[in-house]
Parts: sequence; structure tokens; C-alpha cells
Amino acid sequence: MVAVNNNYGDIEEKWQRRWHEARIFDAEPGVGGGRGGDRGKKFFITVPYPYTSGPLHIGHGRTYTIGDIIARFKRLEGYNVLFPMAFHVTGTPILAIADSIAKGDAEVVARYRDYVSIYEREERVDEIVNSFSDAEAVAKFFAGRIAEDFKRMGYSIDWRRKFNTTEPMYNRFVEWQFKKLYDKGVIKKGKYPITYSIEDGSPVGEDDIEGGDTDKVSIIEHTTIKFKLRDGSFLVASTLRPETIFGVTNLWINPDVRYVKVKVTGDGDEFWIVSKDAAEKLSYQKSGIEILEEIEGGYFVGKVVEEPVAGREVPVLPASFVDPDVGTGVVYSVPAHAPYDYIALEDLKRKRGGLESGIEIEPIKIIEIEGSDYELPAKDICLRMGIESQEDPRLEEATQQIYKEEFYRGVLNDRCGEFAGIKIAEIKDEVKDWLRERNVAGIFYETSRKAVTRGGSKVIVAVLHDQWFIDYKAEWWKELGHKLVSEMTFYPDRYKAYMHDIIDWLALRPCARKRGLGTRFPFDRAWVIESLSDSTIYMALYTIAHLLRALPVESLTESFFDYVFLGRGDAATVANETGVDTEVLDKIRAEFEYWYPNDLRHTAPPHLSNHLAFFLMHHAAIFPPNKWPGSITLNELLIREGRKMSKSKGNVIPLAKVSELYGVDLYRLYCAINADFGAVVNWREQDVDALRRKFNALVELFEDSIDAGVEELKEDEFTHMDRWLLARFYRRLRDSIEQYRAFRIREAGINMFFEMMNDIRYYEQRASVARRKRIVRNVMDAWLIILSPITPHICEEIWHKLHENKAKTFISLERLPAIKEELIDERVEREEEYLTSLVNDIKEILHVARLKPGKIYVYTAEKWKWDVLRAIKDVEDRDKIREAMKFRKDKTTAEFVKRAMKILPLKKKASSKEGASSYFELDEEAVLEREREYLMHEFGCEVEINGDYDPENKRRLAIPLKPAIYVD
RNA sequence: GCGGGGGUAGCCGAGCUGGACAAAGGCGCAGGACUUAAGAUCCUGUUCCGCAGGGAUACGUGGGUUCAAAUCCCACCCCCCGCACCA
Repeated sequence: MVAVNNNYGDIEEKWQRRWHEARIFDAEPGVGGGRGGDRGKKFFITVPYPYTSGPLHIGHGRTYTIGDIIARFKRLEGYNVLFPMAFHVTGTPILAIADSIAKGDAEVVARYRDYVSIYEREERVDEIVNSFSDAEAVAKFFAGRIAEDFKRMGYSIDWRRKFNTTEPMYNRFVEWQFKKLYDKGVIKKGKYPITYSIEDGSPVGEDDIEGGDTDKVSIIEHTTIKFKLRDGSFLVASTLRPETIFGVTNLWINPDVRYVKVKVTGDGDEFWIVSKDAAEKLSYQKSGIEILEEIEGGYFVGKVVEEPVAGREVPVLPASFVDPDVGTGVVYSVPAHAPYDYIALEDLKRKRGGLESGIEIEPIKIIEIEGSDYELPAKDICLRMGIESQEDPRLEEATQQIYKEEFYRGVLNDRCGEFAGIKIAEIKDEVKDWLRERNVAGIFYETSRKAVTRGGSKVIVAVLHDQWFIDYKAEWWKELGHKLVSEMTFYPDRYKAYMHDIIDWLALRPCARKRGLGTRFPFDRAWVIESLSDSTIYMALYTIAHLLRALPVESLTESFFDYVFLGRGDAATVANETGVDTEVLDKIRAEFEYWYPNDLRHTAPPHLSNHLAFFLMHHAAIFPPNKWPGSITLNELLIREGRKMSKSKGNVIPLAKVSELYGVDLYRLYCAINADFGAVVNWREQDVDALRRKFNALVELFEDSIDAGVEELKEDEFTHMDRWLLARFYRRLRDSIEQYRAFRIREAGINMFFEMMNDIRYYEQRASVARRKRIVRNVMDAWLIILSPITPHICEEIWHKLHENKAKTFISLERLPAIKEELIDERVEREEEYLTSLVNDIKEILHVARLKPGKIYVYTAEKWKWDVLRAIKDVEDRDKIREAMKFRKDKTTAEFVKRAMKILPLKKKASSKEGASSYFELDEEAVLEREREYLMHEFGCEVEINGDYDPENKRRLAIPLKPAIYVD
């Protein structure tokens, strides 16, 4: 990562400074970004505010850059554009970071030293990192730096509206939101499992867990099943597969582990036997748990219990694979379907030379798998994989495989009573419910893997009994959500259907937590609103944030926001209640009314199933339809050299380094051009270098034409080649505007960068360097403008060099250039196309025949051939061609048509995209006469057009637009 | 398993409302021009065959529809993402 010399740093900073000084991106209702913008035409774009726990990298930058490109393009289109930004601080991660730093966690401190060093001189780093023991300091530091980074990226943001999500103004706003939701009856309370540390006495999130960011810990619901001992107490087994209860043959206990008897108070007292670990976990999940005496596992071996479904008696047997720290430490055995159970039984038979006297255990098969030939699945797979010991790690794999097959393709058989004949995937939950109703089963939560906090204390699952939720299940709400989505635009389009699905899935979502930064939950101040739930409609706050700054926080009451956002109540009453002048109130309301709704939200697909879904649903619930968001665009992620960027790979490039390492315009260009929204951008140094060269060449091209003495070409001196270049340019311009509008920024960029450059290069060869300089001058203004959303700095610079009289204004405030339709000349383009194909044909002949040309003879098609073609060009059906050409019937004609049909795709539909030609007539001879010099120059020999000399009778092979050639 | 995306030349990646497609663009590679040289830049080439502009074989695999398929249909194989409550 060596900084390669780019000379644009000064230019970039200069224009960023001037934009800022002239405040051209500060958006005012009805005023437009500095100049123009009519009142009715506004465009409000948002990109999610960044989370301020650390520096952003070039992957994040892609999304913001695309957002900025869209904002800038909309300005060119004449919209009054609002593009604001704020900072996300709420939630647990920042708090966790501050705690770790306060505790002196070496790893976290080292990481933050790295982060801070991106921005600060070495001698200041320690001091700053030390200050991070305060969460607010973390947020403040990074919010400030990220804002600087964004400015340095040239984003056209109205910074006056900036806020962060822990400031009082925002708290008030979020409270208001929750009151609205509460009024709708969707804020509810209930039980909820969470990850928890007993030692710390608090819930733990992903960021508190050792390795939690890379290896997620989720909560798994086990089913407990009670097996009655003769003394009336229960051995309580836990399982992930309650449907296999019908095939139970025995219980497993680990004889070397300590179990405890637990008194469970419910309808009546019960006594449960579970492992010691499980008992502790249970006490955090259920109320009325009392731990009594400890018992060695071995004590139960050989005892008999009654299984709860059919009341069969089954033995308790010893097994070493039973882990007391998973589930209840008691396992029921289904040797027909569980490889562990099967192997443990086999083990036992072998070691003891047979099972204890009087106990016969045969696997009970209860699941049939469609289209498979398993006799006993567990046995078969163990044999096939050669697993013989219960210590074999591959048992896990075997279990997974059997489970997958049985879950999706398996059907319960006749042993399973009323559940027989139904697929496991469909019946599993029913069996679970059935067992629970009969009071033989319960729920036990377990973590998906063993986990400890970063501090080293054990993570378990606890159940909160008064968790607050947002209930998205309400039918009226889903209906509104679907309606809203169907009225929106999504790009890429496929995400629209996906969003409908998400809305269907949405159910209960916990919306408050006991810890973390954020807004106090208004209905229970002990809770804090969870950070995805507090960032759902905050775009509305952007419209007025800068105005709220002038008001005391206390005035931001429910009726204040009701009035501003919903138009409820009247100004006088609200003014009276809040102490805010009616005038101010109405100005604020007017500003909101002007800007809202959010016309476009641009972000990345990982937000679909959470943030964006809540964003849409909350708008649906709180705002009337005319304030619902207009569209959502999403760009995929950015990877580096084919691999995901991550801290652990050490391949992260901070956004802050972009200007120094690559140059901002180059980065923006790369993001725009490397991939469409729907595809991953691969950041490859090699490709970046290549793009840099191209980009520099373009800049040079412009510079060349600004040189003194270079004048644009006048219309009366246009040659064929001039007209060709202009036709190409305006055609591309027209296309690229359409592409921008459709968010196909990549295509627009490729069109105006690469392809236009290629055209220019071709023009230069056909014409001259001097003339190229002049013609570029003809299109330069329009060209710079259309490129400016992507590479605003360099465009601004050149544009000002070009227009010294425009020192006071900016290309960023220009309008889309006019498309000079009259210059888009198909004939001129066809002629050139015709010529290049002739040149290529001649080249190929020279190559294949290994000739050095003495003289080249070109013969164009005779008039009658054109007549024939004209007659048959629109004839769809082959059979009718004969009829169409009946005016000329002879062998020569037939031969010609055969050849022509093969070579010319006459019937291509006229509607096909441009460039693909359909039938077109040219005066070939005139074109060739005109370009004879060029051909002679190209091949370094005489060229004769339609001469009489034709020694090999080539002329007869000529086809319209494909002349015959003879080389001497 | 369900839902979504995808499998195209040495690589990345367009095309995929069927027809100038041997397949844009880029990278890489080879040759040439320029240069004292390197770099940069610009040309040319980059499946195979061909001493006349042509032909053959190609777009995950196998079938099918069509005058014509990378593009449409069917089946199969493989890869990626999501199936949540985590910012």
C-alpha cells in the first residue's frame, strides 16, 4: 500500500473548501442547492448514518459514495436535493468497548490504538485511547473523524442537520415514536431468552462474547422430557428432537458427573434430576427452582424409568459422551436414529460383553426416509463411516447428516400414533406442543456453542420475564406494510419481492434492553430502547434538526412532534403548551412538509431483514401514505483482492486513507464503474492502477483542449469525422442520462469514460491530434457535467479553467447538458462502420493470403443487388422470399441471395437496441471515393474503387455494404 | 429443505426482451511503434484450422423448442447469500 503519486489532492481539497465556504449543499426549501431548483421539485436522499465505534473502511465508502453520486446527479437534473448525515451511537458495542478499555483489555486497547493512529500523531494516541474508557469519548472522537472523512470524500452533505443518537433532541424524538407505536397497541411485554453472564450479573451481547463477532452465539431451544423414576421424581432429559420420543429405548447418564435434585414449584411441586450445571441454568430460566442434594451420576445407572408417551419402562445406562454442560445432562436414547446412541449401546455391549442381565435393547425405528435404503439410519451411517467409538468426533457429522435427511424427507411411521405419515419438518412443532400440553415436556434454552465473555465468565441463557416487544404481527400493520412496499421502487428490483416476504415473517421483536446507550423506554425507565428500534424514522428528524437546535429540549413534547410531523392540533395550542412561537412552529412544520417523504434510501442488502423492514413498517404505522418512502436502492459489498475485508485478515483499508493512497475521484470512479449495484466490487490494486492511467489520460485530454489557441470547431468546418465524433458523443450522452436515471451508474460511467475515450482515440487516428484537441472543446462542457457526479473535483477544476468567467459558481450546481439530437447522425455512424469493416476485411485477406499489397481493388455491389435486398428485407418467412423477388429470377440472383442471407442479418427487429444494425442504405461508392486517401494511407498502396480491372471476377461477390476485394 | 443470486475465454466481468456473438470492457500474456533504457503511452494479436474476407468447436452438464439459443423450456450438478431479532 504505497501512496502512488496523484496530483489531485490539492485540487480536491480546494474544491471541498470552496463548496463548504459557499455552502452550496446546504439545502433550503424552495431554494435549491445554492442556485435554481424549483419548489415543486425536491429530492430527499438518505444513507444510513454510520455507527461510531471505529473508523469506516473503503467498503462502507462504497455505499456513501453511490449515495453521493445519486445526490449529485439529481442536482444536475434540477432537483432541490437534501442529503444529510448523522451519527449512530446507541446500543451496546460502544459501551462494551469503553468497558474493555477501562478494564485495560490489551486486545481492545491495541485495536483502538490502531484505529486512532489512522488519524492522530503517535504521541497523542495513548492519551486519546485512554479517554475511551468513557463511551461518549469514543463516539465523539469517531463521529468527528468520520465527518472529516466524508468531507474529504467530497460528499455533498448538508452538515447543518447533523446530530447523534444519544443527544436529548434525538431522545425526545424517539420517545415520541414509541408513544405513537404504543397508541397503536403494538408495544407489548413478555418472556424472552437472552444470553447472560451469571458472574457479571448482566446480559451479554455479541460484542461481549469472546469471538462473538466471528463465531456467533445463538440461543437454541431444547425440549425437556420427564422420565419418572420409581420414587416419583423425574430424570429430566433434554433434546433437540422431541419427535423421536416414540423411539426411546433407554436413558443415558454420565456416571462420572454430579447431578442434583431440584425442587420445581409449579402447579404442584415436582422433583427433577438434572446435572449440576443445568440446575444452575434452570434457575435463571424458570421461577420456583430450588436446588437440593447432589447425587453421583453412577447412582442412577441400572435404574428403570417410565417413558411418558406409552408408559414403557426403559433402563438408565451409562455413557461418557453425555456432557453435563449441554442441556440437562440427561439424554434419552433413540439408537435407531441417533448415531451417538447407537454407538454408545454398541460400546456398552462390547465392553461389558453384553448388557446387564435381563435388559434387552433393540433400536426402535420410527422414521421412514423417502427414497433411501436405510435399514436403521444410525447404524447404517456408522457402518458406512466406520465409526466405532462414542469418542469419535465424526459422530457429530453423522448426526448432522441423518438429521438433515430425516428432517426434510423423513416421515413418522405407525409407531407414532396420530402423527404417523407426516413429514418431520411439518410435524416437529406439533409433537412438541402435544408433549407440552400433556405436561411431560418443557423448554430449556441453551447456547449454540459454549461461550465465555471477553472477561472470561461463562455465558448461559437466561429468560427475562418482562421483556418489551414490538409486535409486528398485527394484521392491519402488515397490510399497510405490503401496501407501502408495493408502491415503492426497489433497485435492484428483486429485493421488492424479498421485502414482501420479510414483512410476512416479521413477528415479535424485543425493542428494549437493560443496558447500552440510548433513549430511556418511556413506559419503563429501567429499560433502554434497543438501537435498531430507535433508528427507524429518523430521516424525518433531518428535515428539522437544524431548526430544533434553537429550541429548548423541554419544548420537544409529544404534541410538538404531533403538530410538526402529523399536523395534529393547532399551532396556537401547541405554542402555548411548548413555549415555541407559532411562527417558528409553522416554519418547522413547513420544512418537514417540504422535504418529506424520504424519496430515496440507499444502503446495503444486510439491512433488508432488519433496519429497512423496520424503517418501512414504522413509516406505515406512524405516517400517512403521502409521507411514505419513495424508493430503496441497495449496493452490494466491496471486497479486496477477491477476499472479504476483515480485521483478522488485516486487509482493511480505512476510508481516511483513500485520498492519500488513491485520490478521491479515482476511488469514486472505481466504485461507480467496477460493478453494478447488484454485484460485489472487487478492489484490486492492479485494476485501480489501470483505472488511474485511464483517468489521468482523460484529464490530460481535457487539459490539452484548454490550452491557449485551441478553438472549438465551427459547424461549417465539420468533416465527416467531426460529425461522427459528435454523433457518438451525443448518443452516449443521451444513453448515459437514461442510465443514471435508472441507477445504472456503472453503465453510465463506462459509457462516458471508457467508451467515449475509445471513440476519441479512434477519431484521433482518423483525423489528427490537433483536430482532436479542437473537437474535444466542442463537447467538453457537456462531458464534464455528465462526469461530475462521479468525479466532482477534477470536473470542477477543469470546468473553472474552461470558464474563467464562472469563478463564482460551480459545476456542482449546473444542469444536465442539452442533448443535441440534430447531431446524432445515424448515416455518419453507418458510413464509418462500413469503412472499418472494409478495412478489417482487407486486413484479413492480407493476413490470410500473406500478401503485401501492390494495389487494392474494391468493387461495390451493383444496383440490382440493392433492389433485391430492398424487396426482401422485411420478409419474415423464408418461403415468401421467393415470391418477393420474383421480379428478378436467375441463377446469379439466387446465389447472391443465399450469400447475402448468410452474411447480413436482415431480419433483426428494428426495436433492438442501438448499434445493432438493421437494413440501411449507403451510397458506398461516394463514401469510398471520399475515403480513398485514408485507405491508401492505411495500406500504403494504390486503391481503386469500382475500376474495370477485375481479373478474378470478384465483383460478382460484392454484397451491399460488403464490397468485393481484389488485391494485387 | 425453502427463498434469492450465480456458473461465460488464462483471470475479472458484460451480454441473457433469441439473430451481425468467437462473445463489450478491463486485467494478464505476446508482437510492434516510441525511448539511451526502464516506465508510461499508442497500435496489433490472444480457441483451432485456413495462401482471399471463410470454416469448425465453444458460454456448468444432459435433453428439448426454433430457420436460428450464452440468451427460451425441462432435468441434473456445483458455488454464494438469507432463513432473523445482531449493529
